[in-house]
Amino acid sequence: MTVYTPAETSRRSGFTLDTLRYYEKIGLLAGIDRTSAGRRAFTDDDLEWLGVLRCLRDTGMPIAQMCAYAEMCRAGADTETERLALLREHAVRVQEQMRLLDQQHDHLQEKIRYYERAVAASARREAVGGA
Amino acid sequence: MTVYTPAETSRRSGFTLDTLRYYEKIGLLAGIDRTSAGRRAFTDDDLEWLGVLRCLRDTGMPIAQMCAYAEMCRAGADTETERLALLREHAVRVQEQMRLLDQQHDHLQEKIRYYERAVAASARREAVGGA
DNA sequence: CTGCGGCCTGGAGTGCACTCCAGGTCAAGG
DNA sequence: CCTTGACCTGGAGTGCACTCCAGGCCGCAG
Repeated sequence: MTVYTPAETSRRSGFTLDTLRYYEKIGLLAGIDRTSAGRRAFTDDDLEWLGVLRCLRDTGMPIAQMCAYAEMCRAGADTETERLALLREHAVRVQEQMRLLDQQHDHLQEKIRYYERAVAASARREAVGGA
Repeated sequence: MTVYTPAETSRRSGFTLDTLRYYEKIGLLAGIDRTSAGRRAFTDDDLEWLGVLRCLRDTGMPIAQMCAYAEMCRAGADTETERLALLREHAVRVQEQMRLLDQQHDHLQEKIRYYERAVAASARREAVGGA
């Protein structure tokens, strides 16, 4: 039953405090407890959920879709099939993303090797012919 | 000396015509020829450069940095060392990006397996106990 | 000659995901 | 008692990368 301050939650989740507030406002983060002074008190469950949000966000899921997923989670166990479908579709997009990134990374490395050769060649010219 | 219409260039590069115009406006695309009627006439060299831009953009380089790179390319051969440095730094960021994506993709797959088990379990309950 | 489709320009508008701000509350330290 | 710092709220503002629009030009099919 540990609780975390907003600052600690920000540190642990990697979201800024402003982002946490924003996520709560749009319904990505529901039912966050308050202390008597009205401050947010995050639980381990909240932290875990933030981990899920981070995963989805880092893999490029749009906020609107994360909201849809969050709503399904709140709706109960009979949305599990739907949730599974959503995550599977997302996973496909992520794989496509990885493929593209890998491919373009190769292009980049090729370009880098080209410049390495070019720079080395001009250094040789400098050494032999003088500037 | 083949030339390409704007539409053909859009098709080949994967950038919309609007994006091509935008890139020219901000200096990412310089020295694009015009026909007598004032229309853009892209060359093979332009197409190749667009391939470079696509690589950089797909790997998440901000437009501002692409502009800096473009300017160096225009400035001549003595910026090659600088260009190499820029691309190397970018490649490091891309690798970090790939690592993170891979890791979060694993999390996602785990989540999917969790739901697969949950859905299968509830299907079994349905079959045995009735609805 | 007319209409149409593809293209032109400058500039305004859009969508996303935050990020910042003003004005205020509260608990603890000096 | 007073200040300080972390936090609160509602709402405005920001940055990025496009995307769209109005008004107009050109060359060709009908």
